[in-house]
Amino acid sequence: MTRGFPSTTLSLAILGLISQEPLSGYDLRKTFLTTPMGHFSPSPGAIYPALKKMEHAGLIAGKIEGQNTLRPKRTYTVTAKGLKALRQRLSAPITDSDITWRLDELMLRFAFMGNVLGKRESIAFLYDLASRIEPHVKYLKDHLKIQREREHNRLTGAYALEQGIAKYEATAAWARRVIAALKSE
Amino acid sequence: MTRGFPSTTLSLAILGLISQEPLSGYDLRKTFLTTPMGHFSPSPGAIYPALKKMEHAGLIAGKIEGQNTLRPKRTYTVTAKGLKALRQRLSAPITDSDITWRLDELMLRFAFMGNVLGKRESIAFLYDLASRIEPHVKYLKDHLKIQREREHNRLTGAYALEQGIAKYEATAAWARRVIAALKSE
DNA sequence: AATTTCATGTAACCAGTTACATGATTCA
DNA sequence: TGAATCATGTAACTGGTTACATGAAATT
Repeated sequence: MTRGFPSTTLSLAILGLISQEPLSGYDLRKTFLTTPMGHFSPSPGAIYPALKKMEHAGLIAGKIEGQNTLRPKRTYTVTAKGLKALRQRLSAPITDSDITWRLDELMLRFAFMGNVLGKRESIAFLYDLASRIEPHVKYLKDHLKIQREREHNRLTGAYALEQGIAKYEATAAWARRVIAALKSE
Repeated sequence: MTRGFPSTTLSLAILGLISQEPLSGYDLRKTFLTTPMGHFSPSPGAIYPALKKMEHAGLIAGKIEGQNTLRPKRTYTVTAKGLKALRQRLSAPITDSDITWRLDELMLRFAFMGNVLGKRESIAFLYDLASRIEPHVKYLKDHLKIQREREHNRLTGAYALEQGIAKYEATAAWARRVIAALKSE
């Protein structure tokens, strides 16, 4: 068995970044440290083992620069197999569970989607996203009503839920906006 | 040493919920399964060990119902020490790192704040939150500009960043709204 | 009688964190 | 020459996941 590849959010981020341009572990650390892309730790204890696993799985290939030095620099490039895995992962259907628990990962997927799958699929993704957020917002609003009614944990509890709703509504509105922008590009 | 208590988001959620009313492990599982409060797994492998650790640390105390049955039900109540730990955790100052990496945990803190710290502190928390989000949004917008300029990873990458900005802006707007609502309550 | 719900727990595993270690190169 | 940056790695730990196990009580 190909044993897939460890499909953590970190591995998706790494694969996506390397698919854009060859990068070393240190480059990835710098990216996670200096840019606001998702919630990835620049700790070497996370990145280097992840890179090794993905290389072992044949998704990325490392080129060594300065072979005979003590600490050679490894720059990784995505392989055909890795690109296929990335495409698969980016084109996986959005589930309700993604909406509820992994909105950040959906956004990460979208971030790489333009380059890897193209504009058409990106727009379709946003349509799907927006239309799935709407019923989720409805579900959250129903819960808000219930929570307000039984009203122990009053005051701030219900307001906190409102923030969650506002977050989803902002995301749906953003999706609609981006659909329009992409279409008129 | 009091060895604090494992300050994971899960332990905060458990402590906060138990501070509102006595709950068993199963009650917590049901809450995580059926209500949209944060991202907590209802897996027994997470909850029961966490409860034991917190009981061991003296933050919660379990009362056994049906002692002589094979599987007695344990209902946990918060102790004075636990309440103190909760208060401490809720009243910890907001850091920039919280804004960037742990917005969800800040919301969880706010959810329990009304009951535990009161309205005055909750309002102060929201002021602090909103005023810290604003410079963060500025930072994100600067990065957006940079990203648009060097424009490899074009198309969707920059738009994904926009979603992050929209999320923070929605949260700041929510905070301002709730401040007004709490004040006029 | 069979299924679902109540209810608690453990064992194997795994990803990620923290902290440490190494050493080259560049800059002040 | 000393500090910062480049650059890769490991070891110990830990929190959480998945899957399994047990059995009572209530429901169908």
